[in-house]
This record gives sequence, structure tokens and C-alpha cells, in this order.
Amino acid sequence: MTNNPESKNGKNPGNKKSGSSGLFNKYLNNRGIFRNREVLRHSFRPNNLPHRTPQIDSIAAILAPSIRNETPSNILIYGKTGTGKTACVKYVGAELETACRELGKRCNVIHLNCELIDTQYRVLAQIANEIENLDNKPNDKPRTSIPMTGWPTDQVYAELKNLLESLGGVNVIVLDEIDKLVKKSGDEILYNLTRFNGELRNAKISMIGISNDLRFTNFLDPRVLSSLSEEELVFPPYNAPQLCDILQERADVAFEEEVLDHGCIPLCAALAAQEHGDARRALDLLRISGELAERENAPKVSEAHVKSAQQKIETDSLIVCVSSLPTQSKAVLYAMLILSDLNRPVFTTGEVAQVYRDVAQALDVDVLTHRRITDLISELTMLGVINSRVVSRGRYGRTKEMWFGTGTSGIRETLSKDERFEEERLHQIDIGRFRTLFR
DNA sequence: AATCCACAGGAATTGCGGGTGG
DNA sequence: CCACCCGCAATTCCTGTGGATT
Repeated sequence: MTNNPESKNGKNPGNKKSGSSGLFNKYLNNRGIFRNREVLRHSFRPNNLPHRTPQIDSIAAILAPSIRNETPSNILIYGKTGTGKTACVKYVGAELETACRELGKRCNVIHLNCELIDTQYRVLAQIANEIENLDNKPNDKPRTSIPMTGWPTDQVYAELKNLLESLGGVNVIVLDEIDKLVKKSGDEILYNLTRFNGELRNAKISMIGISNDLRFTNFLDPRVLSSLSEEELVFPPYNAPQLCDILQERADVAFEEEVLDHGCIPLCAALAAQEHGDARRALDLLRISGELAERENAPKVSEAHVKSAQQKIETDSLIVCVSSLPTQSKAVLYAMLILSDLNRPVFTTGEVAQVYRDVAQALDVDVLTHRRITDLISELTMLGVINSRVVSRGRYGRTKEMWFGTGTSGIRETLSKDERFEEERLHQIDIGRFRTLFR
């Protein structure tokens, strides 16, 4: 989803020996824009999370019993992307671990990203392996008594139980993106995890589920739900002023003195606030603005840079979106391109369907029905590739008008990269016929 | 006021690939 | 290994409809 243009930044040094070409000199002499660009990445964990104090306090209060070796309640956390859920949980988790260590208690926080670890087996195995290697020094070679595949699930379950029992203490298991896990593998794992506490004498476990999807509880067994959501927390989206604070804090570290124009941060915040208050988006904007300024050797980051960064993010995501479209949708999109080449800024479903027929035949793919085309058009609208609205033209029927938002060049370029859209085939389409047809 | 176009878009159904349990 | 099921793309059939024209 978030593609990092970072890697494109590296210039190819060619075949010359390093240091001799002078290729990088202009970057060396340039007084940098960035002091520490890493701070702007979403993987970076700041040790201060503005506007999340209430949430942090709640989590801390709920987890507090673990320092007295008691079992904390399970927590379910909701919130859209970029609202700081993961950051807050990691922060509190780290604090809890250090607090316990000072008291000589054993308490582990195990963070699992369920987007990667998405089956019952992998969850159990991953927990076991993490617990085993908790006390390792950096140079110790990791112990893996449970293979990543091969064992029956109940054996893994038993092994993990032994492991927990032998180590003791409170274990907080964080299931990040838990909705992905449940959608893929069901809620059986969650049920099994809740059962652990009944079978353990020496150790305790507690769960924190983090979900982007507010409706995901629909997929849960009521018993699992009631146990998992003993406590519920909602992370609301940030508003523009709050995003400003977040950005300011990181910008102070990330950029050199005085390189940011005054309006940059408020503008980034405003643009990101329009899109559901996503802090990641705001940080991306700021970082890419800086990178753009750096690349063109500008002394400062201006609001214009922010605007082109916004533009870049938009076209980048458009390209990713279009290139991942199924062939049929691409064919529909290509039909629309033909229409717009005929100097028709807006076109109707019927026209698209007619042109599409020829496109599909030229591409040698199945020709879908009109009904299906309307659905594909709706999908393209949903994805923001095109704009559309239903209009009534009285005697001349009721249809859907559609048009391209920003220029077609990005779309055209992306389509031409699809091997099935070779020019040779597309030349078979009789564009002249349409020119006379729609007049 | 009645008509009627050119579709929108809902419901039911089919066909297909991938996964699952026996 | 096969039978089965589920999710999804796609088709078929269908009813609904805003408003210029008659």
C-alpha cells in the first residue's frame, strides 16, 4: 500500500571506481535538508506520542496488575490506519517490561503482526520462539525448539504450554491487525489462547487485539468476543492541529534548522486530515516534500514542494492501483482512454461498452456483458481511478456519465506496461469507426 | 399527464479455482 | 485422492426511474 520511493533515490555510480567520478559531489557540498530522515518513517517509534496520553494511560492502567504478577484484562483496540495504535501499545509494552525488570518480576510483551503470521500454527510457534529467545544476548544464536512447520497443532500447543509454565510470569500477547488473522483463519486460535489461563498454574497470559476494521467483531464467536474485549479502546483519527504537533515534534529532529518554510507543516497536516487523519500519510507527505527539495537542490522546503509531494503520492498510488487491476478492468479503462482521445471529456456507460467490445476482441479476452461492465465501472469509481455520476437525459434515457479526474498520461503509461496491451493488438481497433459513431 | 429512452442496479444462478476434511 | 464447500467472477433476468419530449 505504502510504496517507498526511497530506493529510487540512489544514483547509479556506473562502472567507475568509487570516489573518482565526482557524481556525488554536489550532494556532499549541498547543505543537507535532512538531519535524520529515519525519524519520518512510520517504522520509527518516537518516545513521545502527542495527543495519545489518555489512551496510553488507559492501556497502562489495564496492564498494571501484571507488575503484581496478576493477570490483566484482555484489550481490544480499534482505530483506522495511522491513528497510533501500534505505537502506543509498543510504547506501553516497553515501559511495562522495564518496570517489571526493575522490580525483578518476569513480564513479557510479545508483539505479533498478524498480516504475516496468519495461521493458528504460526501464531503459536511464533509466540513460543519469541519467549524462548527473550533472554538472548545479541550474539547468541536463536533457539528454535519448534519448527516453523511440520508439527501437529496440538503438539505445538502443548509445547508452548510447557514453555510458559517453566518460565512463569505474565505474558502479554499483542495481536496486531487481528482482523486479518480472523478473516483468514477464523477465531479458533483466539479461543485456544483464552483457554491457556485455565490450564496454567505458574504463568499468566493476557491478550491485546489491534484492529483496523470496526466491524470485525461480527466474525467472532460471542464467547471469544466477550473474553477478548474485556476492555475496549477506540483511537479516534487525529485532527489537523494534532497532526501539526506530531509533525512539528519529528521535524525538529528530522530536518536541519530553518529549512522548513512556515506553511509546510500546517499544509501537510491539513492535507492528511482531509484523508481520515492518518498520521502516516502526514509523515509521508513531509518526508517526500523534503526529498523533492533535496533532489532539486533547493535550500528550503516550500509549500510548493508539499503540493508536489501530494501529487506524487497520488499518482504513485494511482499507478500501483491501475497496474494491479484485473485484465477486464484494464480493458474497460482502455476503452475510456480511446473515448477521451476522441475529444470526449465525458462519456456514458453505453459508449464505453461499445468501445470495450472491440478492445476485448483485439486483446483476445472474453467479451463481458453490459451488466458486468457497469459493475467494473462502479469499481473503478470506488478506487478513484475515474469519476462518475448518474444523470438523467430525459427522453434519451438514464445513464452514468464518467470522466478522468487528473490527466490520463499516468494511466496510459501503466496500461502500456501490461504485456497483454501490446500496440500490435491495439492497432486492430478501428478508432475511425467510433469517431463517426459518436458524433 | 403520459410516454419512453438507456440505462442503474437488485436477485438468482452458474461456473471455476483454491482450500479443507475425511 | 476425492468429494465437498466457499468465495468470487460473470451471466441472466429483472424491475425501477428522472425528466425531456410528445
